[in-house]
Amino acid sequence: MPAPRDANELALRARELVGRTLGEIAAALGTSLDDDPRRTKGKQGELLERALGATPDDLAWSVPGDEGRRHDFPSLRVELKSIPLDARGRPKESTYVCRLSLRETETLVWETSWVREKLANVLWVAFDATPEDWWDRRILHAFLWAPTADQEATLRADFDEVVGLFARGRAEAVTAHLGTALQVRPKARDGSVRTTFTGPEGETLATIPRGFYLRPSFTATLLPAQ
Amino acid sequence: MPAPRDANELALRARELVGRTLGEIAAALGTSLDDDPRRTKGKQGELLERALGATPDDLAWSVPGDEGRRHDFPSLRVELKSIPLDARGRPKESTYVCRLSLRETETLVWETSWVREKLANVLWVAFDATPEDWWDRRILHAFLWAPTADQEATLRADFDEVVGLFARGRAEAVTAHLGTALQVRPKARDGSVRTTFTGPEGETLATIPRGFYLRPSFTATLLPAQ
DNA sequence: CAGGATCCAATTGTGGATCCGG
DNA sequence: CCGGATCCACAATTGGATCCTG
Repeated sequence: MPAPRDANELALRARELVGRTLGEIAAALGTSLDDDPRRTKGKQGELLERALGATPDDLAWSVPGDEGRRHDFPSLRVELKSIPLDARGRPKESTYVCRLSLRETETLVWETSWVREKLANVLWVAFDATPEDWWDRRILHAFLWAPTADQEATLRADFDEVVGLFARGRAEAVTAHLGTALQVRPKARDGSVRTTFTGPEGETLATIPRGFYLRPSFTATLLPAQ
Repeated sequence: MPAPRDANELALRARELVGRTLGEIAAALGTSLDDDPRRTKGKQGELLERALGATPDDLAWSVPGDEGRRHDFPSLRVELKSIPLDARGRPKESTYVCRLSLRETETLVWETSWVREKLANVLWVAFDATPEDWWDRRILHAFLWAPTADQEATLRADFDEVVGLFARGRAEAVTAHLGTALQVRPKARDGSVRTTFTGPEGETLATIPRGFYLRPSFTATLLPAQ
């Protein structure tokens, strides 16, 4: 599947997936996924990326020096996010945005942050996660989104609170309790991994790797009513 | 303790309780309560009624024909409600308002309903319910409240939804799930008690006795910020 | 490791049941 | 029974842990 040429073509292509199951979409691509739910974390999102012609991960992170900072649709600066819905049509899970990097100063300022850039234009593809088997899960919504002024103000306030704590060396005070829309959670294979960063006094500090996530209560407000 | 002469005197007297424990207030009245929390349901509220000179229940319900419809402070048309707060200062429990009577038509219309009259003027007395022992619980807030236009519109919408279901004979559809601020819950010693009322076709129907309650999320918005 | 996310034990919320005294 | 409410088992939420691939 070639990359879409513009946002209109992308949105059109995404809307064609609405009503289809992940099984049908996989079959059309001549592929499949593992049957065990615990072994398919992230696979459903990757399947949708392929179905829409997004840039594969391996191209992204193999470029040295940019920390893999690339959109799913680089020329459109659009990010693709899949979102599982429960029986009431509400998000079941938080949505991963990106890693919280503590090494580069520019990423700690909202205007130049990677999280702001990632959320500036998002193609949301929401599916019914009620069926146990991944191949029976059906796409319910697909739409482009850019934050309203109010939404961006909320995201920024959450971002600033977290970054402010790190800047003051209070990494241990940053928990997933913070943030009304955007929160920070651990992001690593297990709880023992550590990354280092430079503290306010120039000292080297270690903390567990973390990522930014959108709360389900926030993404719920983005979906079409009912 | 004589009844207060006007709302100012009542509010003044209530504010004097702020900072005192229920034990201190009981001692000043020369009384006490049982030590077992399960045997003091409602007793803390009754203690505050006595401390503020409210009309005792027994005067209220012994008057025939009015179903005990009387305020705690009849001449002021003010209701006293005590409200237990958790460690974060938020209400731990819903607040009982009054019984849902299905026998008299005028009580099924918001304007003439007893629930509206009860909530028209409320003296809220909030206490810290963190201590296990009732005598260590301290009064944190005491203030008079009348619903704003917005608040009354919300209460009325919740009321109308419930009453509408009863009017259409759908008593079984009325559960505590309904209502954003005002909800209906069972109100009887046990689940086997039944009351009767006349259905839309003139037939006699039986249902369990119920009462109106305010959700904690609503009463939380009435408290002083933080 | 970074990016695609979901899993799940523990906490929080709450709907229905219950307690006391007069 | 009624008005004063709280109890508590179970449902819903969620913060931290974890899974897979290149």
